[in-house]
Amino acid sequence: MIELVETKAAIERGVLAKHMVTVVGRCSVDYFGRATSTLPSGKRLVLIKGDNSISIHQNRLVRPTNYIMGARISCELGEGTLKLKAAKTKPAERLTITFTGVHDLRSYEMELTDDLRLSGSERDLNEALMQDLSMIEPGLKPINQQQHFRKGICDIIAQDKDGNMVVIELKRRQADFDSVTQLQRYMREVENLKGIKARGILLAPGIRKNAKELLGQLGLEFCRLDFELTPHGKDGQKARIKGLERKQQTIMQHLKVG
Amino acid sequence: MIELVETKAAIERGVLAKHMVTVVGRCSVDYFGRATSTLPSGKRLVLIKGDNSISIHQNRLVRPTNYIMGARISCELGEGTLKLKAAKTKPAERLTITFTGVHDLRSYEMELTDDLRLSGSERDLNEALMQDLSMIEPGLKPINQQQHFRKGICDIIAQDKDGNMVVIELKRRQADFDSVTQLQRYMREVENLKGIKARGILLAPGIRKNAKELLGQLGLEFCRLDFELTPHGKDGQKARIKGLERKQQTIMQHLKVG
DNA sequence: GCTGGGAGAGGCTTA
DNA sequence: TAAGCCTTTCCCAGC
Repeated sequence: MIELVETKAAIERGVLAKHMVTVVGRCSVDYFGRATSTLPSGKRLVLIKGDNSISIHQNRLVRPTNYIMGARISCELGEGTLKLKAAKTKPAERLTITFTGVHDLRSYEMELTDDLRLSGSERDLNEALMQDLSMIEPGLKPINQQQHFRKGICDIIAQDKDGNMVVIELKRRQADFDSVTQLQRYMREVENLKGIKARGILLAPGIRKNAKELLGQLGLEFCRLDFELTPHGKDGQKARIKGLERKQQTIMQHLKVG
Repeated sequence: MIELVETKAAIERGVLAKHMVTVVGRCSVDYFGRATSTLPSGKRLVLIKGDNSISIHQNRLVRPTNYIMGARISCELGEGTLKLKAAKTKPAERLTITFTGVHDLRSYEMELTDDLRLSGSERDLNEALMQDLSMIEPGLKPINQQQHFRKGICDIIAQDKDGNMVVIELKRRQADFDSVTQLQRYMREVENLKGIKARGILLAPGIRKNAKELLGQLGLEFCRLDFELTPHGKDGQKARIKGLERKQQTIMQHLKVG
């Protein structure tokens, strides 16, 4: 057990130095802002970061039970309690953590830099696909990528061998209702813009049954994208398509990051 | 600095006991699963929880840079390194944290209970609304809520004073494209099911410009919802509707297309 | 620098 | 188990 007075001083020092501070103790939590929540007394880990973000973790799940960002942090001693307060405006938010006992407190000096994450995301897949759209369908030629429309951002626009406009929506995960309606929105935009009919292809590793039904009703097409993620390699290339079969629709994606 | 051998033992003990374990040290991270990502060496906090979830935190932002859930955890000593591995299937995911130095390690006994009380959720709003639908419009009577359709779950179905079916989609935050298309899907379901025309109302604190445009094109209505989040304990009520304002009174009955 | 728009992913709930 | 959907987000582009 650590004295609350001492805890207060340590938190203040840590916050000032932009350290990462961990406090483990018995506390209750009140949050008011975009939602309202009350957390009864319990033992939890409070994580204070160098950018003044605070998160309260219980002993399960990845996401914190409560959190706040970009707030002004202050400490306040009461009758056998220590209140850790964070408040911000726009939008107005208030987080109050009331400690009745602190089991442990640690302060770690740590860089504030944003960790560089080298990842294979939808963007990489998108780029890899743009290298050779003919893998989706022979004769398919790219026209534009990530074109901004008023009703969303379209992944890929292409033209098929017969000169038809083709709108392609790419999903890394199983496609759902939202994916289908997104594609439909882009299609409408393209059709209205150009005054012509367009084809729409949803490209994803899978699609939910009911979503597929909706897709069919809307006259859109689905193309299964069976890709494989591989560990990073060493040449400067980010993503490379190894192959795709129209029947089995298999794309092997190799991610290589320098 | 803590010896890696000692770290390994402590992590294994902590995981077994379902403690919350924190490890602060220099590490690199490789993740393979929903995406593929590599995090270069850096000082970070690794949080291991009693449900076997692992998250890696940098000194900024609430969200962890990497995480995994429901995985099998193991430790492995190498040449001057300690590898903390987590792997799971369905879907296949692998997370490997390679420590080259450990500054601190803590293990805290902590309950696994989940005790957050959140109020002001959409569910609360829904309940508050169902108490008196006439707030939306005089003479509106509830028929059903959370009705399951083939293409989604409809928040509220009601009947207006003229006997028209009214489909209501409720959002606790600014409505967007998805909100509009959701409402549209439910409308179609209702209309196909009953073979009649229905009205559709989107109920939200606000609506995005483009989403509103789409709403208008589809002949749907928007109703601004002004609500207040109430603190806990007050007669069990979690949300209170302050007011409802019809932005545009659009009666679409005469727009029926045969 | 702030703000609005859009897409994303964890986690809950019900069938 | 799967499907549907909600959310205290986060990024990015435009002002």
